[in-house]
Amino acid sequence: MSEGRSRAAMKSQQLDDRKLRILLAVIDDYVHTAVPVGSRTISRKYETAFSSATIRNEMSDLEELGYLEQPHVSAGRIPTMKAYRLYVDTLLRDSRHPDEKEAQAVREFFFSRVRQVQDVVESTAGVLSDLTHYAAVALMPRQLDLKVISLQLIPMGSGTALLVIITDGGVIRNSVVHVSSAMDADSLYAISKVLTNRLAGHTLQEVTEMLATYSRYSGADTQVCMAIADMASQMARQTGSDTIAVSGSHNILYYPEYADVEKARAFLSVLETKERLLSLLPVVQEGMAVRIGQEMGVSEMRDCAVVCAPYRIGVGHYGLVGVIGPARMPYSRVLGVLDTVGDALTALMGEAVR
Amino acid sequence: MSEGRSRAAMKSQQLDDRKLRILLAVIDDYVHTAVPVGSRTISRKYETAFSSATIRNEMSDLEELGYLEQPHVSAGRIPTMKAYRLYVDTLLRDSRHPDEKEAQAVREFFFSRVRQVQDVVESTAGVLSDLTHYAAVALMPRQLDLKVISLQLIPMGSGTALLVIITDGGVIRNSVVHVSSAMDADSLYAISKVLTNRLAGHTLQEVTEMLATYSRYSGADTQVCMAIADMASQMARQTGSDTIAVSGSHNILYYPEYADVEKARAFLSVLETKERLLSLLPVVQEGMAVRIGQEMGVSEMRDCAVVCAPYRIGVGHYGLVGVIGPARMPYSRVLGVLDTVGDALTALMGEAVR
DNA sequence: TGTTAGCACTCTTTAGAGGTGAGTGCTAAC
DNA sequence: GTTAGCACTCACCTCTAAAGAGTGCTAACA
Repeated sequence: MSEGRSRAAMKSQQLDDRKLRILLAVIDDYVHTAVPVGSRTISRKYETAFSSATIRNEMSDLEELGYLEQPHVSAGRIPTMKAYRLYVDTLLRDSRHPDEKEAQAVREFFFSRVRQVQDVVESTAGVLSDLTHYAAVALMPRQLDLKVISLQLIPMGSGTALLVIITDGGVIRNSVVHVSSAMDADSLYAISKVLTNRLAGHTLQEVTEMLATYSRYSGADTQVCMAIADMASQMARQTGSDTIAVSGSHNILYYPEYADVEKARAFLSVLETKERLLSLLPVVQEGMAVRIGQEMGVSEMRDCAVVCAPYRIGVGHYGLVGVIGPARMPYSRVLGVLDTVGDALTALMGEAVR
Repeated sequence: MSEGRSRAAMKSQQLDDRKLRILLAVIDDYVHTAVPVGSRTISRKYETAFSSATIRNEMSDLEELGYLEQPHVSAGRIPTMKAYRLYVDTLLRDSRHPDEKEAQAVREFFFSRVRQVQDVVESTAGVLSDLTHYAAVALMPRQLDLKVISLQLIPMGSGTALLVIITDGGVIRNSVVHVSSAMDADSLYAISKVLTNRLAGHTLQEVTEMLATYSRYSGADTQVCMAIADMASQMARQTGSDTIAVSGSHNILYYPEYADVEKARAFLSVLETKERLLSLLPVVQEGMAVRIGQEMGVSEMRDCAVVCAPYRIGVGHYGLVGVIGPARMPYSRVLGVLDTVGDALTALMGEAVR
């Protein structure tokens, strides 16, 4: 032990090449097996040049340096959060190499599923969880000052029309409203035109207020105005809070660290509560972000990690997609997938908005 | 034992009043506790008039009649699927009594969440799982011959427009299309009008074909026509398969019968696969339907039950909402909730469609 | 004839007691 | 600096024993 300590002290804090290789081997093995890795395994499977005893010494040093830990005295070692952090940091420093073949697959998978402007967020989460086999989240952040671009009433049948409100930032909503049955398509269009002229460029909040004050509006009856005001305020409320979609959260049950139902439940309950889920996600506008273990600040997520990539919605608006799973995660692959999906989303949203 | 058998034979197959009361007590207790019910429990908590020994005799008879079973010789009894079936059948025979106060709460909860025409199905599933704490499904069945009611292009910005297609049956979709940047709102409306006139009343399938043949259409450029054809065919494909939403599937983890991760996973994997999930659901157009255990014909669901209520979409179209959980389920409450939600949905869809 | 008290019996559940094996730390030799 | 060898630790498995819940059966009672 005293030898180990002196060696560690002597050998400096940053790892020499062999230590690093061994550490990476331990991480790699543990990521695949979820079983504490013994010195013999490393010497056999990875670092054939040295005996298990040598590896043992190195692993002992790595433990002292805080990169490995033992569940109990006579078990193999498992990587600490610090080790994952080191690993991820090297990955992040390298330029992305999303394995073009896989990236292509991602894009195909992605575009085959994400079609409706409406539910991009949900589809994306679905795609991501399918691809990674982890829980996936997609976040469309709060957009406070959405401006109305256009507003349209489309006849649906006797006395009803579909109201469509289009805003910048790609947010579109529709809702059924009752109108006087005398209205035909042309008069609805005329009203839509007047309304659009009058309301375009104003925020949803303003629209709500404007319609509430003018009870009657150049030909449109009060009922319609009220319905529109109602919908605008509802949209303002909805877009005023973050839209977040989670998918594949029960993938967690496939990982041995969650063989305990109690743990799985704790994990899932965090994902279920919007506020707690949001608190896990970092803010990113460029590159990728990874939060590991305690970095998330939620005790239930102590041994989890979240990997996130941003996507751009409008000019200054950024959304976020992410994957949540056990800290033992094939980061390289996950980072690649997220990078590709983020890019694809930016492209898609740019097209929808611009 | 010979005594029990002779008594059972003598006392006829249908249960006398006391047997029934005891059986219901066992079901009630088991539904709440998930622990095999002993004779003593019944005599203490429910049927104070008789001693445990008497109850024991009756329970022995009930076992012989197939309504109760013992996990092992010296355990209490648990209800069989036959018992649940009996219980549910009596409930179904009674006129619904959805406890007006709770029904009111359901309606409020329901209408506060279900707003968008688009995602009724998903919202409903969400509401249901929140209310019942079981997994919930909402099904919008395949609608083969959806006819286009209206079709509208709404300007969004330079070179893009939002295409909205409205069909009967309440199905509405929108999608962003590229248009010549020369088009202003009026010309888009003109095109929309021509297209609507020409296409309204035709099925999505027909629309796809029509647009594919006419490469050019009274002023609308080919690009737009192609985009519309593409979207129509996509809608036809989408509505041609059942839309199904699942929510709250991991509620299952809260029930002790799924303390085993393996079982929970099997359950969840059934809900994940659309085909297997659909196979669980009965066809109902009136009243309510309950499938218990083997009745579902899926081995993983051996000890589950599904409770379903229909809702009416259009003239002859029916959707379905349901709750899936362990066979040990407070059927009375669940039936009440589903009944209310089904009615609310019928009302909502009726409004959207008509 | 139905009901009840009593008792032997069964079977699960829990805790504890070896035994096994994987993996370590340390020492001494190379 | 590296390696072989060895004692040691501790999770995990299996086996056993004891406890406890609940039954079936018998015999007595109303």
